[in-house]
Amino acid sequence: MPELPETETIARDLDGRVSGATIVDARVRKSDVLRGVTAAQFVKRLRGVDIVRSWRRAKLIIIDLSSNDRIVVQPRFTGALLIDEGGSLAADELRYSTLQLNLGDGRALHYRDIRRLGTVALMTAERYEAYAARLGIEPLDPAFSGAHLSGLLRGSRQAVKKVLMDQRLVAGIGNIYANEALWRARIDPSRASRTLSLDDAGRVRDALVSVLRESIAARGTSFRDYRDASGARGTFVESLAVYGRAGEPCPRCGKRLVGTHAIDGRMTVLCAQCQR
DNA sequence: AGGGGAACCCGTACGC
DNA sequence: TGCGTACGGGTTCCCC
Repeated sequence: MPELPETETIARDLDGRVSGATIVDARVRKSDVLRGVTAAQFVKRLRGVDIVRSWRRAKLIIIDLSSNDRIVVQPRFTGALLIDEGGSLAADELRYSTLQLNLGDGRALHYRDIRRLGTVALMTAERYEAYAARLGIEPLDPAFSGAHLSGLLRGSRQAVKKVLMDQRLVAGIGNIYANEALWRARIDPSRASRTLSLDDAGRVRDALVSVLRESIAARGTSFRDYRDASGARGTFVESLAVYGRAGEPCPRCGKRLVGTHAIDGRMTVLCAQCQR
């Protein structure tokens, strides 16, 4: 479940390891992950093109190419970008490879996706800009202040957790970090967004920024299938306070954490005693 | 318009 | 043990 910290980790890894490499050939094994291009077009537009840089926006990994195209990867649940240095990856990591880019130096970049709900699009720079214009503010942008978040929250009657996960408003927050940040900020996830005070919004903003930064430092949360570009796990799962811990004691007050699907159909975990 | 629900996909968990 | 089925999960699209 790559959210912001996990996609940031993948993008940084790729940027350090494949920038400057040439794609000599591409192979499509499962074309249903592709968006906006056919398998034949994908191969044709990538062959002979250089990788310029890799970076993150929202939960997307963007690979800039010398051709003015961008590969836009949305890993969803089980997607991963893996670099194979020629036998450096275990066979079961490559078992679910859907796309393979062969690089001029003999390495290969794979898009692995077990359940194939993730997507890979090939967009011109112009089409990417139009797509990205619909995404909300980056939570690690200096402009994402408590006052800014407060303005966003005041515009909705929905549960605050749902608003935090709305990619049109704030980009990159998914179920794990929404749960964690609201616990840190002591806010009940079911509270109507517009009822949060400026002080509440400031605490949520600070909690989001701190939990995202800490998770990036730990190379993300590997709850089930997330892997970095080398096939390794992130370690932030050990630092999660509430996600995946329903029934365990609240790390702050000791009361049993509650798990519910009532808010947005997603698993929400909270402490009913210290989140209000 | 904004919100609700289905579709996408398949490994895993669970029931018989 | 083996088979069948329900489930999950972010985003997009359709419909009301």
